[in-house]
Amino acid sequence: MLRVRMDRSDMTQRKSRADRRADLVDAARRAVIRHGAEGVHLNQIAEMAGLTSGAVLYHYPDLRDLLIEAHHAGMERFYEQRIRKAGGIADPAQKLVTTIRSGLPEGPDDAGVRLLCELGGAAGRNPVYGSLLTTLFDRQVSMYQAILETGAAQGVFTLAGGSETIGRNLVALEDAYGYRVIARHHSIDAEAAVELVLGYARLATGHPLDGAVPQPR
Amino acid sequence: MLRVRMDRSDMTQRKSRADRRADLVDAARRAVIRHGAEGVHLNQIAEMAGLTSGAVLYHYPDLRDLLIEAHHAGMERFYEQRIRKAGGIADPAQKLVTTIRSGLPEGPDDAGVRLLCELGGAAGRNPVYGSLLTTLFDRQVSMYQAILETGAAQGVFTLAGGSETIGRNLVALEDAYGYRVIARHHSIDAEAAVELVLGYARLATGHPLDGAVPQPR
DNA sequence: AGTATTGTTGAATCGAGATTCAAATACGCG
DNA sequence: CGCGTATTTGAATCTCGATTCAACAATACT
Repeated sequence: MLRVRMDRSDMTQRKSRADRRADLVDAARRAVIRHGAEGVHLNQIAEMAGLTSGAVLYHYPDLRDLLIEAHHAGMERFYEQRIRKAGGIADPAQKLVTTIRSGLPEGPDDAGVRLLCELGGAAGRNPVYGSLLTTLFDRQVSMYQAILETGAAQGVFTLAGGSETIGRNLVALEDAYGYRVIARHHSIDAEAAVELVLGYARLATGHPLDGAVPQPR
Repeated sequence: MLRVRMDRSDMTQRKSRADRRADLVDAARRAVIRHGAEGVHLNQIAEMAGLTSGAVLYHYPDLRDLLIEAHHAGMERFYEQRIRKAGGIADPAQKLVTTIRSGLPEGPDDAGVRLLCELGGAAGRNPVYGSLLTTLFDRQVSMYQAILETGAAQGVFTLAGGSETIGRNLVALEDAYGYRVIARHHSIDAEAAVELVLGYARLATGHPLDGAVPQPR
């Protein structure tokens, strides 16, 4: 059959296997955020990546593998970002405040949190997703424990319970209020959510947590 | 075309419009729990109801209407059950404990909580689901506020903050730990979740909440 | 340069689930 | 009972996304 030279001026260039797979993971992540963990379609992912469905299948013969990688990547990105934002802060109180902020969505369209919300329902039926979320939860608890214990050791926090319990509650509150913000709760917006979690943190640490809040960035 | 008399011995009987619609709402609710809010198929609902897909469409030409009713019914059932379980209890401390228990799943397969978890992700994309969940959240907060304020008025609770804040945190913790239990978190099972929420409740009410716990039923 | 390999397209095919609908059945009512 | 209406079936059809694959383009290799 006769074919003319393909005009690729408006298309994504051909890429190496590794690069393209990374692109696809990212495209899948964005597609899931837009269409849901279970409602997402192959063509939507392909479109996000600027490719055709055939190309996607070439790299990921089984869509489920791509979706798992996408969720994994999304969680990793979320967690790394939290660590990074609080990274340079020495003062436990400020570090705690910053960490709490970083665990809540910036608004109803916050990509990181939306992805996690998508996963929540599926986790009950899909063990892989369940274990991804479980792992994330535990890592976040450890992160909080480190802050809490440092603060307690320095005498600035007076913990109203074990650090694991407090850490779990902090992560749990973040999760739940994240869902509220994403669902556009009329009276719980991003700022209100931060204040609610901070309220618990004050109670649990005995610290006012009102130092000049660092730039939210 | 020749047809023999239908053998309905093993089938659901023909029903009135209202009865059948109620059946379908319930079948849809169960189908969603099994297959997900967005992954559920018409045939699965039909099978749950013991009917064919045609019959389902006859009553609900638009599947989305049925699904919304199913979610609504599931939430209503969940909320009513909570109210009922704590209904006869006069002592605020016992009432609080019972209410907390009733808001958490009994195990990873708890139908009521699973349905709510399914909804969480979709709520970000679907305003109807979002408002359903928002409404439920607010109603649960009010429920807790009533208990908290009664206890405070009687002098048995010493609230560590406004009743609305505490109520919101209680509902939020229930939600989040509900997700953990449903996702089969290895160290947060149904009992651990109750204990975590109770821990916060103790902190917030200044009450040990350790009276002989009423039969969990 | 020529050749092999890899990545991508686009059209054809497949298949599962939704939708339609005529026929059949059950029910209500005179 | 017999008629009219409501409910349900089951098969046909429709739709749309997944899957396959031959052709072709870009890159790597020698």
